[in-house]
Amino acid sequence: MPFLISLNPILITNTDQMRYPFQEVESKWQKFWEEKEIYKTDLSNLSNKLYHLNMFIYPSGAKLHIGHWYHYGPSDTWARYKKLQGYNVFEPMGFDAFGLPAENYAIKTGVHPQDSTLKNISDIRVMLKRMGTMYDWNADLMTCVPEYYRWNQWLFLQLYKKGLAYRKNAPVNWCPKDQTVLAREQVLSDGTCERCGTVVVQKNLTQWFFKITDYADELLEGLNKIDWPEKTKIMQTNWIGRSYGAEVDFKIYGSSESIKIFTTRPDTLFGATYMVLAPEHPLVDKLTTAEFKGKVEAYRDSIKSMTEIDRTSTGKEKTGVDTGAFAINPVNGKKIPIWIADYVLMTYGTGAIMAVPGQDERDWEFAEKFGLPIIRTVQPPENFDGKAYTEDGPAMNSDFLNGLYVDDAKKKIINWLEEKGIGKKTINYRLRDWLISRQRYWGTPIPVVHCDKCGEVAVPENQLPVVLPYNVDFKPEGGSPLAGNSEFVRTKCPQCGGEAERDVDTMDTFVDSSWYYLRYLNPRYDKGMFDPKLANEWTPVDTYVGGAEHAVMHLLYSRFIHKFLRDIKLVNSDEPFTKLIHQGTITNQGAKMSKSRGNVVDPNSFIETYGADVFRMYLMFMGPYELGGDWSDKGIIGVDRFVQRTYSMFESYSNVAKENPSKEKYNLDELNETEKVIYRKTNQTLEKVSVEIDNFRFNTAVAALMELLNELKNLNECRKDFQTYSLERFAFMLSPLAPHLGEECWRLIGKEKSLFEKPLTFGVDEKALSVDNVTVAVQVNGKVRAKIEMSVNLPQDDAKKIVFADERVKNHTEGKQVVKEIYVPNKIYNIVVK
RNA sequence: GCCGAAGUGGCGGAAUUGGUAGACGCGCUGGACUCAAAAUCCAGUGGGGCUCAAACUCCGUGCCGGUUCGAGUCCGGCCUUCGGUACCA
Repeated sequence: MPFLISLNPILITNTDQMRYPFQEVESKWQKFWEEKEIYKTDLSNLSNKLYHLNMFIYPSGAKLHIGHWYHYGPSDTWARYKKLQGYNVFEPMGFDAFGLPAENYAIKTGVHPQDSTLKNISDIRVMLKRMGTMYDWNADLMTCVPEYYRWNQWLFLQLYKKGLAYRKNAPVNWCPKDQTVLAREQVLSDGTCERCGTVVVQKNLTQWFFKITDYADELLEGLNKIDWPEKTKIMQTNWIGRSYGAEVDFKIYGSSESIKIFTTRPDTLFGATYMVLAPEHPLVDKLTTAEFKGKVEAYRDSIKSMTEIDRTSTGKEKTGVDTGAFAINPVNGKKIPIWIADYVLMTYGTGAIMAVPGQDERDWEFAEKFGLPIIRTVQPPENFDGKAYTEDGPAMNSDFLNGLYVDDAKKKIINWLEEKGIGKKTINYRLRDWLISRQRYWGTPIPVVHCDKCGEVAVPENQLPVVLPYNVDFKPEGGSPLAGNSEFVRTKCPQCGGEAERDVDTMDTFVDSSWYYLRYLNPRYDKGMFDPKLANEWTPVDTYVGGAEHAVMHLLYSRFIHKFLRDIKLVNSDEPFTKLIHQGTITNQGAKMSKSRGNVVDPNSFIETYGADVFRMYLMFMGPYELGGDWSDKGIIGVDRFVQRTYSMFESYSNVAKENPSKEKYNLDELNETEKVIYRKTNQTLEKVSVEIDNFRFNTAVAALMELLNELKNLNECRKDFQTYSLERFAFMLSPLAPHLGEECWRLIGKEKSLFEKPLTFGVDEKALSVDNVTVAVQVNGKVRAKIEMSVNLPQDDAKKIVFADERVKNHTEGKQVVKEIYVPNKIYNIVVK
């Protein structure tokens, strides 16, 4: 007796109205798939291999939310579809288990991050299975165990050896009360700490960096070789921000010091009427004159709590102060004042600029406000009425550059600078080195020891892992929790054996996620980071699915690490992810779902009411996968109806396939009218569904199946073996979208083997796609005036006769002069009249 | 602010390359079934004009302008919303 959701006893007597018993069916097939191990990928079989990867889960809560379902459900549909097509699909799943939220949770509740994380992971694993995904759980991994993170440490050491891991000062958001570093999201919009309300300031700390800038050029050029969304490549290009220009030294008046600046417009050097240093620039203290010291200090104080975004906002009024010092413009020997201003950042270029108000909007605004001189050095066009002129034009007021256009002027001045030894051509990047230190507990300890005698000493490889201790205090204030664990901190120097202290910083979790796709291939491999043989065979990843919010950081870091691993001969490819797909974001009432907003929608109520297949298919049906959208359950009933109708249709044809095997193909001539229509529609749908799923357009794939179902209501007018033909194809197309239901329908018509146990694919009968007649739209002056049925590929002469014989066309053309006729066969016939 | 997207009926959306705007679904309206309701099934459904109805016709893809025989699609300028902005992941 099938399970019934409704408790209404009337339904039991009315078997025709039996609802699809999803709970029974779903658990049945999940059990079946697991027992038969149909998801286990044989990694030794390389023919038709396909590595399909999803960005792994961040287990911040014990539940899957709608966003997870939206990401993983459709992506799994794609993988299942590929499996049916005969690919040997590897689709793993794991847990990005380190990170800040678990630590915040510990501060709030006292639950240790390890305990809450492991609990969340085991809950999530169960729910991922209930979703009907085909992950290979043999490849399951989590980043918070020594077995995984020791290889982060090993990676760190390799980078360190090559000089690509180093320490320097960098500004961070600092809460003076909590004595701790804050993420940008922990700083409220008014610039205060989310925990204690204190105004957050910028503070310099010594931090570990990975030298990603060494790979900047290759990271740019590699973008041409990968099949990624254009917008993502553009964002990475802009993020790296390569610009060509020059470095120029400006002598400081009355001093032996000089200021090095970077400019992309060396051609405008004659228009440099003042200089600006970043307020943090080391020279500021040296060159500020006594009478300006007070103002400079006050200014530095006033911008202490400003973020880079605030500082560089062109919408904000410019601020700055004079240092009282002067520099010498090297091209004309003029004395120009040196200012400091927040719109110049220490982290970009050299932290100093020459200001050319004539050709730069920010400089113009600044000069205007503070009464600094403005000299145009590029001739604006006659009708130009703006302020700074930033476009191309002939140089003016520029001595030996006069008359030259920007490109030529740049070349000439760079030669001049290089000859005189006061400047040179340079390439500058917006990209900064990757700051990997975190003053946090829940992450990978940095494998470095600080020794009074030997200084900074890397932990030898054979002493890895440096295990993250369990016992620490989670106080909201007081810096890194690891610093409070003396057992951890106190150690011996690996070099001299003397007393030493461990580095108490942990690594950015983006380190974990920059190579996990390699570890999946054998998560328990203990001879290295990952099995290099499998890595060479199975990577790059064929398709990678994840949110666009990772467009620059994660996706740039993993490209960098992959290239580094190639350089130390561990992988043989240049790029980690060949094809990239972004699923959209599901919002609720216009906002990202989050606990703090209280707008999280729990998928479980829908799973309980409609089942996993309906929910998953509804998410696909909602709209384009890459777009996401605002959550609404309004249409889910439509998908549920589709599922109910599908199920009852298959029920009413039970065992039809067993008793009446179908033919491979049918000849259109031997079919009756209904069969002909259904045959065409079935094959059109096969074609459509295949193209749509292939391109991650699940919404239109579901719609196509709905259309086919509508057509199949006349299936009873068809002969039995033809019914089999249509139904087995229907179940086949359904099964990647609604895997449990697909399998069940397949079984209902009497198929012995499970679809996913023994994958098979149905090809399209191309002959069924051809049509005899098409509707051609007839336009007069671009407006549709008639729609006429014509035979396919009709020559223009014949089409013309039909078109001009039409009453409606006559009405709009008679008495007028036909100027032009445009005929696009099978589509449109446009007549232009005067 | 900067970088990157998106905006189409009452609603989610479709229109693969510049060629019939609104597929599919929700909702709504009417009908069938029912004592009644729910469920299900059938039909209609962008807005306006004219009309018993049909036919016909005008307007319509965020706003303004442009290119083209033809623009949801291409170009320029805005508006709104979303993602990222380097310690959330």
